[in-house]
Amino acid sequence: MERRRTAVTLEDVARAAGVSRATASRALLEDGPGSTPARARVRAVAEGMGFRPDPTARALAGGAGTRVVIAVLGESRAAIENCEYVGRALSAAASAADRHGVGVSLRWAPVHDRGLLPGLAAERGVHGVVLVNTTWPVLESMPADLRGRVVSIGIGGGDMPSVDVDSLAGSTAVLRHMCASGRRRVAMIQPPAWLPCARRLTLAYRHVMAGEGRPERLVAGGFDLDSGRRGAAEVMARWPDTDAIFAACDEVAFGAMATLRSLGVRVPGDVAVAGFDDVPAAALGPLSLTTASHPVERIYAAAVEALLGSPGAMAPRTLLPSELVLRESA
Amino acid sequence: MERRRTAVTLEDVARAAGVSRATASRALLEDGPGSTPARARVRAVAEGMGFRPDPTARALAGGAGTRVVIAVLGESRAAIENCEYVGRALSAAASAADRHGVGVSLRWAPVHDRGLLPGLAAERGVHGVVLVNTTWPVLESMPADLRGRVVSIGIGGGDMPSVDVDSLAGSTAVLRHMCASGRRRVAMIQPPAWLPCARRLTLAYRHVMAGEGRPERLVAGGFDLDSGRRGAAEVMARWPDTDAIFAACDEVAFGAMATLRSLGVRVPGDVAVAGFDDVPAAALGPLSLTTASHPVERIYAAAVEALLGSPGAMAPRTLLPSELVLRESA
DNA sequence: ATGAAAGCGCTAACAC
DNA sequence: GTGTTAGCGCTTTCAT
Repeated sequence: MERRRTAVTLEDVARAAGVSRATASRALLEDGPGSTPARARVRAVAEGMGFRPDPTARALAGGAGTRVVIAVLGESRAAIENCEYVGRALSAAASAADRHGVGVSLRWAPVHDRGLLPGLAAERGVHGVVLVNTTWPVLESMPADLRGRVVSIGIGGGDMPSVDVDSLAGSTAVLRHMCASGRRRVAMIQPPAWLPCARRLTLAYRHVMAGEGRPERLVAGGFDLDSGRRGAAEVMARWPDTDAIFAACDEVAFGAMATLRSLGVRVPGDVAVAGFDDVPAAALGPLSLTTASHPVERIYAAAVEALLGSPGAMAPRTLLPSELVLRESA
Repeated sequence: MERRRTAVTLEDVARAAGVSRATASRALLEDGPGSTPARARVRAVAEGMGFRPDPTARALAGGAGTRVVIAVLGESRAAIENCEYVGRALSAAASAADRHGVGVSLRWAPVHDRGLLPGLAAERGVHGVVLVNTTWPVLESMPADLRGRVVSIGIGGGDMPSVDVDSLAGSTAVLRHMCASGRRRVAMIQPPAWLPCARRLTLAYRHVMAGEGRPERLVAGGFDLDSGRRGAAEVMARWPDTDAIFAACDEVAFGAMATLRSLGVRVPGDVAVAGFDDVPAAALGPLSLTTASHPVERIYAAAVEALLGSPGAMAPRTLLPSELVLRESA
């Protein structure tokens, strides 16, 4: 392996500032109490020389690894393959990580896999982990030596920082819009039952329906096209006069629309359909999808920042907006 | 920073095999000539103990960094934001990299940016780079110390390994299908002119049209929705009797369909539309898109493997299939 | 072909 | 608070 072009090293900075490497290191890490003249000098010199700490060396010395793994829980590997949401999330995370000179890797884990976090903790090279679709059993299995190096997207709790969207508000807005536009018999294809942070969608549905004095029309679902197809079929079989369907994610909404079309039901004429997440495809097709939009870029940038940013800057919980996007389908 | 749970180290393997660390290292790297009994023993022991070399340490010692950066050339940052293709590519790369204990990061660079590769070479922590949408000027600016650590998706050449899809065959298949199904006045919205590997699509178009004895109807385009919208508008304005449009990528096809619809033109009744790439959305919407499908997962797995796999295993060029997928739009 | 030893660039005990 | 001294786990000269 060839030697690389040499860049500015901590040694250089230390020498130029007239201090030892250790002092320079501490100055840059903002370790210990206040700043002495020496530390200020170090920081100035580092800035001036364009010093960029080597993440590799830092990781080796610190024993914490360089990469951030995005661990997605799901019922099968399909959770990370061909999934639009994951693609967006990963692009955002990989962009944010690049600014820190760090890479991300992607891994699927079975729902409730209690071995996930302990395994990741034992793995060398892992700096931190972003947990997607977190469940309580997984959260509870967190080993002590991973503390402070995990952020959860969705539920959080204890000392586990989390970032999530205000899905209660988002789904409420979608449902209220449907009711406001004259829909009276609204059904919902629910998110997978194992996903705790998604339960808020069902809560929103129940709340809005109760407020309108309407009965509940709930069917089970997952996160894939097929549960949308089956869900819509079940809805129309059980309640043929349904005039709106709220799907817990866009992909499910697409599946539902496919079934409706094959049933000869017009969207949005006969039945309005809305999704949740606002994946790129929602805006694209010949019949664009009404949905709730989420700042996926901000979510994952925040998660990565929490892991890689200055230590201690990790907010316990970040809540981002979930906003209604009106398009053609509802 | 807390010390991590200790895993099997090279030291352990060496001791167990009764050799020095240096010998163990060489055995595992398949360094030097043939295998001696000692080396075979080392490999067996390593296997048995479940030894996984620490990428961080390896990188520090080798001076080559741990992460793989996926550099996407484009006219603006939009090239990596909200782009379905990039999302898929990144998921695939990040999955493949995870198997090597390595992370990937994502970066946009301006088209033809001659500073990209030299900059990446100087950056510590960069193990290798996957170049997406490569152009000749960028390829030519490759610094010597990056040799063997870059793989290009699309064009390659010289000693730069590349992986690409047989886009000539794929686009030819799409066009032949249109002709075979009775379309006679086929127009094409071209890929961006700056992207060399995409020129094959126009070549295919010219070739097929010439074979059919049909005139060319070419308009310029990019990779976004809007060039699809404008492209279709231009096509219908210049040649109102057009009965098919081939778009150089799915997103452009969606844009084209939007325009056609607003013009009161039926798809596929009046005008057939086909795309290229087969992004998730192509299968999703209420009017699914005929397109050419590409094994994005295999492409990026191959690229990452070329960078991270055993050295010397880097094939000069890997060509993967581009296959017609018949759906509703054409 | 093998072992001893010297780093890679940084952080973290430990004295001062 | 600062410098000194050890490493982190591996690769790589350099002798042998």
